[in-house]
Amino acid sequence: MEDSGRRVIRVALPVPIPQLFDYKGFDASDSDLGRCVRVPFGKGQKVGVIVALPEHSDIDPARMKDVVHIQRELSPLPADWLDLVGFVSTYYHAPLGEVIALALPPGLRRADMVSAEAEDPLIDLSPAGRAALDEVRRESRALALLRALAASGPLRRKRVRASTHGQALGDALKRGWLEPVECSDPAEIGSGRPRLTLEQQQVLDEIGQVAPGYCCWLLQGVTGSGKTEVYLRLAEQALTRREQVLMLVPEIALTPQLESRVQTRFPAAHIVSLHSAQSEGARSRGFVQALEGAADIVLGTRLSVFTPLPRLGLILVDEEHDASYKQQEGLRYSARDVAIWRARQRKVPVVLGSATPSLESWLHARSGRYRSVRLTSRAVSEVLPKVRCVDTRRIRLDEGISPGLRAAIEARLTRKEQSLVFLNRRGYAPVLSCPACGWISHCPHCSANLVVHLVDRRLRCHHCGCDGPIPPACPSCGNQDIQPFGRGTQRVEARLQEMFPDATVLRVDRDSARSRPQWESLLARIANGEADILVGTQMMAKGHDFPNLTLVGVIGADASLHAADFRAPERLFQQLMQVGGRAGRGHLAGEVLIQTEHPDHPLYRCLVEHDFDRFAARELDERKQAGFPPHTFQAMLRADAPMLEDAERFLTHARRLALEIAPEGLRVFDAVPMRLTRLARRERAQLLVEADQRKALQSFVAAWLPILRAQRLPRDLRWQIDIDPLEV
DNA sequence: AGCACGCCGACT
DNA sequence: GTCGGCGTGCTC
Repeated sequence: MEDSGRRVIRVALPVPIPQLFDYKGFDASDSDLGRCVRVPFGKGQKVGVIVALPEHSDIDPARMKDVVHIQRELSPLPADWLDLVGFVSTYYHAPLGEVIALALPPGLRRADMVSAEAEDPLIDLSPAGRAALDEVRRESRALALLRALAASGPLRRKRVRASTHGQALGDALKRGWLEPVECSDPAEIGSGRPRLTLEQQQVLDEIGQVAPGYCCWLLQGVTGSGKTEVYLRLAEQALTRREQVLMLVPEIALTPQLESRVQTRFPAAHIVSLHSAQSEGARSRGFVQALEGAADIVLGTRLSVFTPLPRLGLILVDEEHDASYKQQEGLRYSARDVAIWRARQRKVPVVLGSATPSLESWLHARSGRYRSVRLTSRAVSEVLPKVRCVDTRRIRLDEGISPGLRAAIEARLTRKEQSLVFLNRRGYAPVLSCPACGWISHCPHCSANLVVHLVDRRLRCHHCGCDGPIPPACPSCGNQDIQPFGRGTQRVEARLQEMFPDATVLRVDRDSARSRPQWESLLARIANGEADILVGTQMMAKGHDFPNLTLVGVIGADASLHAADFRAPERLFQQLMQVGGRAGRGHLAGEVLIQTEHPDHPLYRCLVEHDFDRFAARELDERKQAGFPPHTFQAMLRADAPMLEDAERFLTHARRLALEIAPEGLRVFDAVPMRLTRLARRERAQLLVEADQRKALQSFVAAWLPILRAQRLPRDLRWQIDIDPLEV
């Protein structure tokens, strides 16, 4: 060091440039590594992270600016966090700054003071509060709160606020009846801890027998087999060791109910829940609480895999096969894969749970790279639903509904049980068409059809969201007799209502459950038994239990059977198994009817036999024959521009550049238009690169991308790389 | 990503 | 004569 205390500070800034920036800092020391720092950048200022304090900088000292402020109120981001973002940057070939921009909460970058104190204290009765309970006094809401709290024991403030007595919290505090108490044991158990089934106990024993350190477990358990209870017991063990637990869930919709279940089990534990629908402040607070070690459990969607966790002891990935773990825009990381990397880095166990694991995970479990544990029987209702195919080849369907399905619904109605008709297509009909001239409703911005929504009489594109009124006559020839073709949930709903005029038919799709309150109210109506017949999409498949639902009818599944994407069968199986799992919980036996023209198709046969393993083995075998993942490794270069030829020209050029440096064994395919070529006025094409070894692919892409970044591009052209793409 | 600089068309 | 279009290049 030349002059004392004056150091070069190397900063990663939230800008999408693959460079780090050097600044001069007074009184900076090695202990500032990982600290957030405010620096002048361009015209303004930015907050970044100190990633190194090198002895020298190659930057001209005259050009090097001074740091504005090093944030020392917060703990520095630990070295393993820096390694984590570094890994993501390398593996997904994104500039470190872009990873930081994603991983660091925006609120933390704006206000460079976020205090960790805004945490959620444990609240209990104060001596005055206890005295008040014994006194004879007028009944009040605050008193009711005291009684509830006395019965439950200390609770987190947030939880008190959310309880039925939440309104009285302010009152009780003002009277001095409550006080924060020192954190008791976070592993302390609250209510609702059920006895374990034999299988659950065996799974826990097996996991417990393995030496501490990294181990990736695949917990394969059918819907209702009690995977969550296994997670909770493992979390309990980690909390007992005073370790932090990271629990990933696929979607926001599932977070609140799981959060309350976890908090009920561990009333003293500090739980941070993180998801993208959260305010900046809340996200920053959660992040800081985790960083400072105050949070015991971090529960959240894919973004929470970047939470710093100094005491991390366990990672749980629920529904690990779910595609929403993979970000589908910008930095296309897979939170599941990052979680596994993180577990290995931190030498902690990670448990991947699913009824229908991704074929990647299933293969690893089989090859011994992961360890496999299973829950084969249902904890709640003992029996698995009976799955049958309804052969529709020689049957007249009534708006897609076979007589068999109709009769099954009828039987449920007389027994006062609920039925679900599952159809993965919302709207009334997928297209409006003119029989006279052949006109069809086509989206002006996408290569997709406009879907008929009869409920609000609109034509709507499900890809770009544009919509317009349904024309009274054919826009092309004036024919007044234009017709909706095909079938969506609205149409099935309408027909079912005609078939069963006395039944209450409820449609559950993205249109009827647009907002959170709408969705909640639908769930409540279903739970109250108001609905007799449900018509639903994908939305219905996830999460919620409907104890009175005993029949699931699946219509229109065959479409995905012959889809071009090699992952389509995997997704279909997962979807059907998941939606089938909705049938017959509680004490009632369930039945699943799949309408199909291919009742002998191996996929359906495996489904009928509840045999995921056979399906997976078959599917993997086919993929091996065809040279598809997970037996090979892929990277996809995608480009989009207003004109398809611009996108294609760039990719063709990129391909030529690739061939110049491609090592032996690397396969560079031709540039092709994407399946949905046109989306929101942009035309898209893609170029697939494939290798048998992940390493070979990685080093090739690492060499290729800098060359691509150096190309001068047509003005409106955008491109991105997707490592381990899900859609091919 | 922002935000400058920079060189060519229709306006007070 | 200027206002403004967005192409190009830089940010320690």
